[in-house]
Amino acid sequence: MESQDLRKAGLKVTLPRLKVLEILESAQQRHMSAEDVYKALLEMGEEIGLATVYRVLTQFEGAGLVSRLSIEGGHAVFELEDGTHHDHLLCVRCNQIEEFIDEVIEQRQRVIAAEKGFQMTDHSLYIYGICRNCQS
Amino acid sequence: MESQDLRKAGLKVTLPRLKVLEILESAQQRHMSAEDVYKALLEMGEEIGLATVYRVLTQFEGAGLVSRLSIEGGHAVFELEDGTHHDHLLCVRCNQIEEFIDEVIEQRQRVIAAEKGFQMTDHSLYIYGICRNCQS
DNA sequence: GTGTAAATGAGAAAGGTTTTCATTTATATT
DNA sequence: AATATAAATGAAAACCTTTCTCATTTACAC
Ligand SMILES: [Mn+2]
Ligand SMILES: [Mn+2]
Ligand SMILES: [Zn+2]
Ligand SMILES: [Zn+2]
Repeated sequence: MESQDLRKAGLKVTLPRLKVLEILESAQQRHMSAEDVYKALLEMGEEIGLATVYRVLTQFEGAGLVSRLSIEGGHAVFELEDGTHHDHLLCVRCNQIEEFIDEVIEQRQRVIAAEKGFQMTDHSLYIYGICRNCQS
Repeated sequence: MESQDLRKAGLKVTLPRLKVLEILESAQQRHMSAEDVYKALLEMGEEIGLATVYRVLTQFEGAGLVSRLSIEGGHAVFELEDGTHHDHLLCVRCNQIEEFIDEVIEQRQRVIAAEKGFQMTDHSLYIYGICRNCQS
């Protein structure tokens, strides 16, 4: 029951919030922009404002329900938070996104932050390239 | 002689271009936004349009004279290109930027891209944190 | 010096995201 | 079940960084 997820996050259970959650859970693509979510809802026949989609996604991010990717140049992309940190590979041709986890890199980042006297709060790593499909 | 740098890059030697180069070379902060450069020029008494600053920085990037950082949420930041690739640590309190090079991370990225069948074109890595000065 | 293509500045436009504000809705209280 | 109230919503305007347009100026080859 998704309503519980919302209540647990301290958010009122409203139709727009349930619908956005539903889209994120059922969409074929795991990584979606606000516009993607908005269009998916319209196609579903839902009446919702784009501003509400942005608001809800931002609230979900604050509540730890989704995480936001800040991709170079483009718009933000959101994905359901699954508790496991991972980084991303992005195809510059077809915009497909793949995920990866690399403990060696994670560890090196901690070491570097420590060496520089930084208390690390976050990091972002994107590898850009041409995916297998898009290589001529 | 900076004029040579411009000619070598196939760019006409114009006053705005020389001035932007001058700012980048003499500024106390190595990493500057277009707005930073623009304000520095105004304070210097130079007449220049913000659009020109953006244009010139983008041309410099194309010519390999500067590189552009795409920082989360904010504006782009530029720095003089020195030929050596490096990544960045950013203080979320004072916005100070530090640089680092880590061959282990570079190598792991290549391996990951290869494993996923990606022909890597670029990557961006930012470590966010609180710098030594900003830790209470 | 002249001619010509390129560069510039001002302001408009773009594009993604946030804000405003009047209206609607969820939830706690009768 | 009806009511009260604070929160959420939608539409449109505003925002903010960056790019574009176009008339004017400039650099550079001749
Ligand atoms: Mn992901
Ligand atoms: Mn740097
Ligand atoms: Zn692709
Ligand atoms: Zn700091």
